[in-house]
Amino acid sequence: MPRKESVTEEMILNTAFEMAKTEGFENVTARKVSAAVGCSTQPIFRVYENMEGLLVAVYEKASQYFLDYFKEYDKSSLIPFGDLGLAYISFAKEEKNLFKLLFVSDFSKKKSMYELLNGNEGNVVREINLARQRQCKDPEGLFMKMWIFIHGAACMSLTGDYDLDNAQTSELLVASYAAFSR
Amino acid sequence: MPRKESVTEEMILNTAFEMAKTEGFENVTARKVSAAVGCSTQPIFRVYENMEGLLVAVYEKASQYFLDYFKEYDKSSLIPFGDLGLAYISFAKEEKNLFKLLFVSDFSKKKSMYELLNGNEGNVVREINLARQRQCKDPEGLFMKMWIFIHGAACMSLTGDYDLDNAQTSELLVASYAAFSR
DNA sequence: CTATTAAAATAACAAGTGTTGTTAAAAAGC
DNA sequence: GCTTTTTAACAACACTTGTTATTTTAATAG
Repeated sequence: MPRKESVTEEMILNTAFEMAKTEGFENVTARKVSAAVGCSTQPIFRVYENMEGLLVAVYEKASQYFLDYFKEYDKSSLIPFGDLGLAYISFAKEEKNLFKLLFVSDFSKKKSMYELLNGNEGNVVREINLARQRQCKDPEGLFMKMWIFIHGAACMSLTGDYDLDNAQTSELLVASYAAFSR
Repeated sequence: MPRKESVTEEMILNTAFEMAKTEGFENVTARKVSAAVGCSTQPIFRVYENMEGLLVAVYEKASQYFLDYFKEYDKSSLIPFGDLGLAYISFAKEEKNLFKLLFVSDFSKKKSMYELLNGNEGNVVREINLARQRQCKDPEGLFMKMWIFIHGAACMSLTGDYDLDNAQTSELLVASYAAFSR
């Protein structure tokens, strides 16, 4: 009996996510999403209770997108935190809008930075153990220092105050690791 | 002949600045400012051509406020970039809204980070020279590294991912300086 | 073919935004 | 007291936002 749905949750979420990626999270509005999908605002509120629901879903998708980004990222760094850090800074440069959403905006308080980085695969834990294996006395403290530095570079790239390329960034991270780990 | 003005530019700007400080820059709207001043929206548009004009004035006032904050800040650090860095991180913790406006938001691209820090008194130049006096080979490179680290700590405090107090932060900066400057 | 039933579209509401005529008020000079 | 001139207020316009009531549409069961 019922009419077949023509606008699926997947269509809505994918469209909203794409908009967050290209136009920024603050531009994900009911009307803009529906216009991009090619429907009225109604299907959005059939699938999600309200806009907050859709925005949370977009946030979740973004956090998964970051983990996938890291998973696919070239892992050739010689130091602990090198691959994760390089991917993080690259992500900030390439996906400014998503980076802001996940790690800078007020919305980013949904999950802590540690949660977002660690993911289901224990990305952070793995790197800390790697540092421990290398006879580092305080691997957690080293992670903190390294990550403050890495986060600083990523955030500066957002405002145009950091413009080193990946090779230079890689060298910089090696130098910081050397500096912090002795 | 003319009617005496009852709403001055100073009243408007001070009120708008105070709102940016306490409620966030994004909440500085024509109606909210006028409500806080206790007048209609009209006086705002008599004094400023449009809202953009007022917002730029608020930004300028914020940048001066930061420089004054630093000028008044306790200067007892034993290392170059120590006082400036500590003040910067304290400012981020105490004045989150203004810090975001100046150093994180898209509006922050009005002035570069270097411009904002250096001010009219050459705060950055002075510290770089201090580092040079201490036989540092690459004081500009040292500044870059130190500042990436300092900016990282400040930004992490915004999202609740950094919670060291001033004494701990001070130690951390001394340690970073030692690490980076050899 | 019709009745049922869910989906989608239309349109509206209420609240918010910047902005702008028009009107009222007040002060100074004649 | 009257006119002039500036300031301020009121109200409205045109727009955006989330949300929702109502209507239309389409698919299926009988």
